[in-house]
Amino acid sequence: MSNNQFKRGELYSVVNGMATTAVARRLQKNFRNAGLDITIEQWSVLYHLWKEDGLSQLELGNRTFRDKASTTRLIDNLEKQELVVRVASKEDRRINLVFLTDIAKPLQQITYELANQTMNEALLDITKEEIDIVKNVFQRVYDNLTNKDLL
Amino acid sequence: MSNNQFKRGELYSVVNGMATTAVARRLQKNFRNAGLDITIEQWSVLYHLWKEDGLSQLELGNRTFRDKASTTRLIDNLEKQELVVRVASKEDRRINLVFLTDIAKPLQQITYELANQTMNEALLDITKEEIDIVKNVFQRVYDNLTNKDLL
DNA sequence: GACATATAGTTAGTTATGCAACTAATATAA
DNA sequence: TTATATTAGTTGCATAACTAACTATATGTC
Repeated sequence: MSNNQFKRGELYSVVNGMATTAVARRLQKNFRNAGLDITIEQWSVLYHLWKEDGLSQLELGNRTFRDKASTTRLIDNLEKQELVVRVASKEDRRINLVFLTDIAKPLQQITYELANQTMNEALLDITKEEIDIVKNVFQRVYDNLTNKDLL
Repeated sequence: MSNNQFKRGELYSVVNGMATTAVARRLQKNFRNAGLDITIEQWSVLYHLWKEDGLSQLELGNRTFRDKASTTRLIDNLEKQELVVRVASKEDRRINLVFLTDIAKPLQQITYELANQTMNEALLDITKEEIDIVKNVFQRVYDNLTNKDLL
């Protein structure tokens, strides 16, 4: 019985991640209130394209922690809303490169503001040190669970 | 610009909650590998019933951070698998009380073990102090976002 | 007692998730 | 160079999420 174990009664609150769920829900609500008709999942894809346009679907899936099937569907929906377009790569025709449209580009500014505002609400009384610890723990937990798959 | 703000480039990793997602996925995988045919969402409901059997759907929704529609469907599926039964309350016939069946009861032991094992994998190198901080931050973030709705 | 309001739960509609099986294109190996 | 394996993406299937509109029961007020 290692000393870094949760008491049973606390297991679920960790697995569920109620805090991150609450943040996501609040951000979604703030998008809606601002008249933005995109889901936070769609936003998570746009977010990475704003940083680097023209990523492949697979790369987008890696960066947003999704499998390729989920990524396909998400991009289907983004394409339906004309926020992105798929362009087959010239070098490797198996690969779809995903590009932002002119409709998507102006959304960056507004959504960043809403995201920052949401984070400020969420992190109202949380210190910089606490945030650093949480981020660090998240990363290590993620590594603990994903590196093992390579062994 | 408050000092407890994430840099833009880090926003998404927080909203996404990649660590908690990874834990959930690993736990789901461990259930499957053990031949258990339940989802972690279903388990989250069973988890609360094992602690206190015969809760109403609404109460189960509160404890698992779900709205009532999601709770309805989840219990539909649990009932389909004969893991729970709905019993109308005698005092108030609007209320469905949810009870574990004899099929669900023996699952408690196995799933708790798998959950503990999963948490041990996830928290391998995380100290008790770090865990306490994360839990505390989660709770405060949750409070920050939900208390406001009451104002 | 009758009418309005609140509450618990269900249903319809849309989006998203994951797994497994599939297609098409590319890379490797005999 | 042909056969085999790998890779990127899609599709089918099942579960789950949220919102909004709905039903049925209970409560509160006049």
